[in-house]
Amino acid sequence: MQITWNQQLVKKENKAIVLNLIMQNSPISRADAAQMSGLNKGTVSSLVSELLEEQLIYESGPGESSGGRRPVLLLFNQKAGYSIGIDLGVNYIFGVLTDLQGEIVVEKSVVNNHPEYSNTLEQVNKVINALIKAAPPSPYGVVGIGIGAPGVVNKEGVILLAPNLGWKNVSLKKDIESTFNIPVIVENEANAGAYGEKRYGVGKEFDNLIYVSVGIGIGSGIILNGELYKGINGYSGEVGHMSIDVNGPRCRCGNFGCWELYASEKALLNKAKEIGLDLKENHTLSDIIDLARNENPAALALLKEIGKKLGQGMINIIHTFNPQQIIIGNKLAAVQTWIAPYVQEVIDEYTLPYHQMDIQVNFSDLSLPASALGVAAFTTENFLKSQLQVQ
Amino acid sequence: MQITWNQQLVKKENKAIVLNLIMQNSPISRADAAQMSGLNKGTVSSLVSELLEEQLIYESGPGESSGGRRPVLLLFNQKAGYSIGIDLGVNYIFGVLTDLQGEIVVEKSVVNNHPEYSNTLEQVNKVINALIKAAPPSPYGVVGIGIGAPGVVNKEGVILLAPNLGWKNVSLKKDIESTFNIPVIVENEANAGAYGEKRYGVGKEFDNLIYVSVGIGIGSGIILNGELYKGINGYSGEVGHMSIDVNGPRCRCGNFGCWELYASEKALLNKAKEIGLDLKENHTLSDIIDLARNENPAALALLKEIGKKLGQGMINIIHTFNPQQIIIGNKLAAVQTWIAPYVQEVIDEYTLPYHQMDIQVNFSDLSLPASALGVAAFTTENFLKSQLQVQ
DNA sequence: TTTGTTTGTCTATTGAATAAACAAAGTTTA
DNA sequence: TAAACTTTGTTTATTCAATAGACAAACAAA
Repeated sequence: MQITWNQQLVKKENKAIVLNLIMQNSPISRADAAQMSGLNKGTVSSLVSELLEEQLIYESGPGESSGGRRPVLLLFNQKAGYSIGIDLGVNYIFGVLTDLQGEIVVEKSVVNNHPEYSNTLEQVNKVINALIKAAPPSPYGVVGIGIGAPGVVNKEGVILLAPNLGWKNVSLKKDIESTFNIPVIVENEANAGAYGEKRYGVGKEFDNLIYVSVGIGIGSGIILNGELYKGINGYSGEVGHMSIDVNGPRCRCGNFGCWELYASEKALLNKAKEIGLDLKENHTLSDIIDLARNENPAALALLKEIGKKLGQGMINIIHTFNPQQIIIGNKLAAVQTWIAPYVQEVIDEYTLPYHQMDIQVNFSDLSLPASALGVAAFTTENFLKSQLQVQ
Repeated sequence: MQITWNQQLVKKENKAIVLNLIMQNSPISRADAAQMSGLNKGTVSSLVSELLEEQLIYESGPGESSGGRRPVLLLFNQKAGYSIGIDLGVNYIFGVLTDLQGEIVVEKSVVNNHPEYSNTLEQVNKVINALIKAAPPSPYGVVGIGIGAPGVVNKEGVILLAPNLGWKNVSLKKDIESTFNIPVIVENEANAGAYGEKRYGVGKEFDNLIYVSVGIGIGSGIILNGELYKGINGYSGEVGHMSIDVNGPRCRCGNFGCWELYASEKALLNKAKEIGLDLKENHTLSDIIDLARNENPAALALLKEIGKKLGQGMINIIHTFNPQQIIIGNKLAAVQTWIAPYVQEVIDEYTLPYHQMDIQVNFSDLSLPASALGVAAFTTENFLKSQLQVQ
């Protein structure tokens, strides 16, 4: 049943609108906030009073006069609290402590070569502890912990299956909440990455974007009309197992010709081995990058092929979603230089004409930990939403 | 800028909630409506008074007492007005006149073997005229006209490209609005069909469903969280040009191995010709159905193959969206008997385990004109929304 | 017949918004 | 330099859509 409206809910929603205005437009005056929101200036004045009392915003020295009295400027108090975001990789754990506006205050990374659950949980707890200790004093403290995990995560935050970690049915959320007594969100890493790019990365300007996470496998996060779309059970975005070659090789999932057999980090490494690239045992993506930097012809040809295959699958996504933007993130963003031209070439040549209009293809900024920032942002938003609840 | 809340908007939204409750739960008492909505019974009483005044609902004979006073029952006045829905086919025009609850009052179909724009416009106008004349007298009259068209339709209702009609850049919406002075909505036929199934068809119980329209080509309508998702320009759902065989034959769109080369009506007819089915010149889907009914082995084998190919593409959709339901509609719903087992077989065998949970595959009910009903529903909803605006 | 229950109407109250008056603090003009 | 005007922010009276609860009507149960 759709929730009905009453005065309490009206006030809460309008207060959230004013707070969001101040967050996005710092510094801003009450008069401007009233003008931009459409709310009466008396209403804005009283809502702002409450936000000041709650220390979510603060006033700063006067602004410039535009002919009359100088305005008092309001700014979002991003240091009112902190969020933790954890990117749970196959062999690493990366964590950030961010303020309420997503600015990274501290980051910590540890290698984790033994991804068994109990060992990983211990490492994660250590990282979280270190970040909590590093948080400056603030009115609200650490308001939430977000975890981006590779694999199938349901809407209750249970990791049902993480093949690359060897996990099944783990309640990481419950385990961390009981340890720290702080709200925890567990989310699929591609979903988290999509949200991180939407909030802080190359996806900032767009409300309809698909983030393609190209790591060992391929996953995707789907932002539609500004919101993360997760499907009925939270399992949307498994585009790595979208078949682009139904007569092709069998995938580990049982289907044939899945996209991630052609265009993932694993595909790249397998192909490198197959064509006998001059590489050592247990070579990595970095080794191929080194070869490419040195203009090794076979390495360049291999990356060209990967770029084309990546582009082919992206065309399917563009035809299905008609998005504003597609972002390529995770490991293969590192080879942007060598694959981007071929990705674009394939898209230019084979995408339906109307679907090519207004579509932007971007690679993730390598310095932006999108997944960690994405889950931290989820926890910050949940905190602010509950904070505005009328007491 | 997000719209702010005030008393006027609060009342409008709550009134819409009450009206929707009455629509979905006819007949219902004020007391039940208050209980179900959470609104105060005095509030419901006053909102109901207005709806009665506006003739959108009516009272009926008393209901059963549950121990005290008998309730007065309220029903939605579906005959308060009428909507027209037009399904614009490649060689036919099919129209329905529905009441405000989508019940078909009159339907009219004409053959149209000359799909040039001016001729088609004339035929469409004739159908609309006939339906308007057939509409019973009512308080609001014909409140809107919806047109479902095959091809690329933008958000302003301009048909940018309809390859199977040979049209480019036609403002059918403006032309009909100027003729009839009634609000007109033009929508892609797959989008319309998805909404028709969601409202009145096999999709009624689901909020996340994908309607795959398998006609000459393949298109899809995407319902996410109860709403039609159209993409940034209105072009989402072009799954017919999702490549499932990148090394396959070239499609008319320029790409390779598109789904609709394997699993559409056109693919079926082409393949029938190719394998030398015992058919006359200009054979149709009906001819193949006749052969299948007579258990012609080649026809049955062909349909089996088509079923498998249909299933293969559907797996990609299931992995991408994690929907509750996929509906197969339009022309190939007619061969459900002969393809459904193979569709299901492929999906059972090759879909990721978690994505198979909670997914339901259905064929459209052939007697339900989903596309026409879908666009009629759009116009009805727009009318009711504007009607509830505070005057 | 009296008492209790349910439904629906009516009235007083609440409070979050708006409209507008007022105050404060600036700039501009005569 | 003082008066007039402008802009920003605060305060107050008003509006009205909701709620709470009293009351009325019409039933069922004891």
